[in-house]
Amino acid sequence: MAVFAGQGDAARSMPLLWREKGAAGHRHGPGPKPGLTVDAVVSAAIGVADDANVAGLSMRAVAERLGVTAMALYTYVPGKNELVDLIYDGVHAELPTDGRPASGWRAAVTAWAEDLVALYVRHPWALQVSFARPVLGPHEQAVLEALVRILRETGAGAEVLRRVVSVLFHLVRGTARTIAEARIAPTAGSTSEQEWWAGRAAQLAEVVPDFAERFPQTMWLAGAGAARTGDGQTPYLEHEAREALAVGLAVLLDGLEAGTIAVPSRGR
Amino acid sequence: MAVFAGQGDAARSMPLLWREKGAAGHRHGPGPKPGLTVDAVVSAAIGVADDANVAGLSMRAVAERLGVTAMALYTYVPGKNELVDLIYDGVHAELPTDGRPASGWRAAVTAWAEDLVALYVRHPWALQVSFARPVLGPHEQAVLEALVRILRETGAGAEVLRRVVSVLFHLVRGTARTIAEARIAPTAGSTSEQEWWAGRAAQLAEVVPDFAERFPQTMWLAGAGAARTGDGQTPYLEHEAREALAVGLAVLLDGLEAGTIAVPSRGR
DNA sequence: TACCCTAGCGTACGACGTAAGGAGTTGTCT
DNA sequence: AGACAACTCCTTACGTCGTACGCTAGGGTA
Repeated sequence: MAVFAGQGDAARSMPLLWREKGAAGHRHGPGPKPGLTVDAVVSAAIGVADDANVAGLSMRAVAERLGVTAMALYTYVPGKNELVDLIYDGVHAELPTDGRPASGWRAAVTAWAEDLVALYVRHPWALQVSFARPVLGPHEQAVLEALVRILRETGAGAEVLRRVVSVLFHLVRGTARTIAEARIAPTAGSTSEQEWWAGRAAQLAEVVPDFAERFPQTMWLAGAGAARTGDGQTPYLEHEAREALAVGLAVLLDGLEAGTIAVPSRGR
Repeated sequence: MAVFAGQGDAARSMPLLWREKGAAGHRHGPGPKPGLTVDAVVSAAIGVADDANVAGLSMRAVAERLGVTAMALYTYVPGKNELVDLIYDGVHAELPTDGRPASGWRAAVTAWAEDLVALYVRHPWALQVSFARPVLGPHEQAVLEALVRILRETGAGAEVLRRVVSVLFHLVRGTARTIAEARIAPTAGSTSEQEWWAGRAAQLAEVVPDFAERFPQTMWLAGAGAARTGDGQTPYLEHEAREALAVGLAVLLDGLEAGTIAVPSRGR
């Protein structure tokens, strides 16, 4: 159940993160030819992280996937923390870095957000990683670069856009987290979403019989107008999460378009 | 470096979470008197989590703080996962559950958000916990209840408010995460924020000399108009994070006030 | 008094990250 | 060609983790 915190030593992570992949004719010097590459280790680790739902990323598991002992990995990677930094940046390479053909910046921002949500849903462990760390690697940086490129079309200033960018990342990561939760939860019991929620509700009713009296507002929020069925394909919770993202995006982009986003006076 | 994922078995966590604290004259039956209480274990664990910056929450550490061996804890708590669920809900008890005197719902929502950010900044490990889990415990539930009570003053419907609530949580958690990062990072090197960033920038310049050409938009975003000094008290990054939260709140509450938040047609 | 339920502890097991050092391979230099 | 040095990979081992198991001993109830 242990997970990770992306606490790799930046001084050791960064040369690996920004390593030149193209330089194929790299010096090699004496010694046996390496049987592995950093890329191989990274993609094996991504595979392990994707499979073992959150926790089971261990050096031994990665090594086994490569047919090697755990200690062999330390030839390519300084330690587990740095490996986590590498796989975190690595998955961001899956995103389309350059402008897809979108009509206008609003559509482009929306597409950017949906791509990023999809990425985090594919690799939910990534949402656990970047704690106590700024942007470190090239692929994550490219994601930011692509967003800013889109947003500059609005003509807004850097101070405003910095805030907009922050809010966008919070919305995307929060949404992805909710969706990932919604997907993982029923998987454990292998029941349908409805069954899972019914079981949970029954449990709650037994432990807290007076729930409705103690939390009337929550009852109202959950109950009112909730047909409680998704569109048949997307589970209900996930559908809700995506709607919430749409709302957040809409109000933010409205504000940006209207130019009503305030910048604090400089002397503040 | 291991952290946690809040994967406690709900069937075992929930009776503990919702235990009746008031019932002092609880049955006890034969056997030696319990030397500890669940509350004592929980608050010791919260202390350990606060001290050992993210990682060092171990059963042995909690036990040592209580003058007990690790195995003694298993009398009160089924396992570590469930203990994590307990301390996660436990810290939410620090919040004022009931309406503080705020003039109007906008001020009240803002106060709610700031209180919650402050809570997560005090206990940054809590941001790591709630992965793959919905609201489970009474204190977290009370936080939601308080928010909904405020928002109902707007007269908006449940479908709209569900989305607003989601966005608010994403903003708060994202902001708190950024602030927590900003506080932890320089602590490690024990230098000032400026020095830390200067060091990081030098490192980056050495590893990626062509950064400015590869990421011009990022350079523009970071550079333009950034006096790069906080107000002297609050560090720069934290100041930025709070401004971003303010922007996010403003646009969201503007949208709510204007009634422009769309609800998808029911048949969808 | 007899009983038995239960709190707390000691021991132990398997998994984890990784330090240390040895074995074997391969380039470069004399 | 031969010697050396650099390098990969493995074995072994240490300390820490969560926790299963079984014991001791204390204190209600009968």
